[in-house]
Amino acid sequence: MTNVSAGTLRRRPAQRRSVERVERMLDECARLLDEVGYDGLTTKEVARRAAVPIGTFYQFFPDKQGLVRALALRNLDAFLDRLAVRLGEEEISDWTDAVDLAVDEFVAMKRTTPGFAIVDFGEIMPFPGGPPMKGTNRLLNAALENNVIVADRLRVLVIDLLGAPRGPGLDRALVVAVEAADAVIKLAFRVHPEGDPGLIAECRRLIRRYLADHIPER
Amino acid sequence: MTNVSAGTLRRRPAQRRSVERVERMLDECARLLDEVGYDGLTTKEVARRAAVPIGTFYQFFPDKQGLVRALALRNLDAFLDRLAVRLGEEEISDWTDAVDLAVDEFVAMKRTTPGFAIVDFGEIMPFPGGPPMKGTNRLLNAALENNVIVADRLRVLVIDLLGAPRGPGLDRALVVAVEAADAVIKLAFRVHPEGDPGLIAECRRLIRRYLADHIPER
DNA sequence: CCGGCGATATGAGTAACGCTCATGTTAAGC
DNA sequence: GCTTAACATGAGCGTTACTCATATCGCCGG
Repeated sequence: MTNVSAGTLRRRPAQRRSVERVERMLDECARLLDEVGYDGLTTKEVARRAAVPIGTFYQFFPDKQGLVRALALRNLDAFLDRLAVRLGEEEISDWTDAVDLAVDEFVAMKRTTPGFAIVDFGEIMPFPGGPPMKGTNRLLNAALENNVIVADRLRVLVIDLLGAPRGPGLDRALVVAVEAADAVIKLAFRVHPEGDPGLIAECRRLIRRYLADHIPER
Repeated sequence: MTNVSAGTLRRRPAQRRSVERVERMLDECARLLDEVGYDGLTTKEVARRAAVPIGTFYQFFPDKQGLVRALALRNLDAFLDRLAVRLGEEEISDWTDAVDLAVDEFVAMKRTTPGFAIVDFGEIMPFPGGPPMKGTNRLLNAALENNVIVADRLRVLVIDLLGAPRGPGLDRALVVAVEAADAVIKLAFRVHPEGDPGLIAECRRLIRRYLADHIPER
């Protein structure tokens, strides 16, 4: 699907060794993020842990932001893939079940996937060619594109699956819901290392109440 | 009220000139943030624009994060003060009016106050002595403390004012509401430089629907 | 098997950053 | 006027993100 190299890599690795190296660098980036955070992460240390010279690092990644952005994209793909699988597996009788499932999977990945707690889609970085950012912080400019992608695929996965009526109103509502849910889950993980259960429950309620206006009863 | 120097300054300026200098540095920090964002901001440039030698900068601010944190605190105080004034001035018949007023004032400050679009309370920085941050990004650790402060004062300003029943459930709901509203308003400003009106309206609805569960009808 | 060309490899080097520190100057209290 | 603490200053240090000149590798047509 959406590949890591979609706009985030300087050069797409073609040969076998370089593909493995790029993958290793992303893995080490994720682990290092969990240890030291974004500010503490250095490209040199990522390269060192991945056993790749710094020059090679910059052959493929444009800069430090690009590295983290690529990781965020990989995490996004992983989340959506796993969500699609679970939506297919489990019995979904109502759209509220789908909301709960999405929140649950998101929380599960925050707990288990390295780096996901730091760079879920896309707290951290903007995509190149994004909206004009005259006078805005690059750090804050990220979530839009990623969350639109999430909302878009969520619409396909959840709403279309359940036969809800579409329309621009619903599209916008989904973007808002993703944005708000993302923020509250982040809060839950700041309060408690495993995610405060009360806040996670509150997140589900927030989203259900809000979306109830946009999705008719069945 | 809560002063800028509450934990963010290395030394509180006592004499007149140093007080002015600290204020000037915060002003220039805000303007520079609007121009180049957090990553692009350098302590040297802030000092240069404020006509303060770099050594003096570090007499008062512990580091770059501390500078931005101090600005965020100043912005927080400004917001709450202005909100308190408006709550006293205008006719409030319902708690939903208070929610609308808070959102409106927040948006207004994002439009007019330098730096507020970048560091409203407290997207950017954690406070010292915050929660343990083993393995979490410092950049993401911020909102908690600030939003708790906001929720706390909002409770005093809005809820107590209207005689709503208190309790831990309501307290938590307010924190969640502030967190979610913050995220959606940020989204509105990423989409549109003046804040997308549709998304701002959607933010009001999100908060009202959610809080309706926690605040009884009158 | 070879010749050649693009893809990949490499790490010393550069500019710029955050921040310190030793030393000098000013204001306040007695 | 003396003492003490607050304030002022900018050269310099360690570290970072990132570049670039040069060397090597892998692949494919002939």
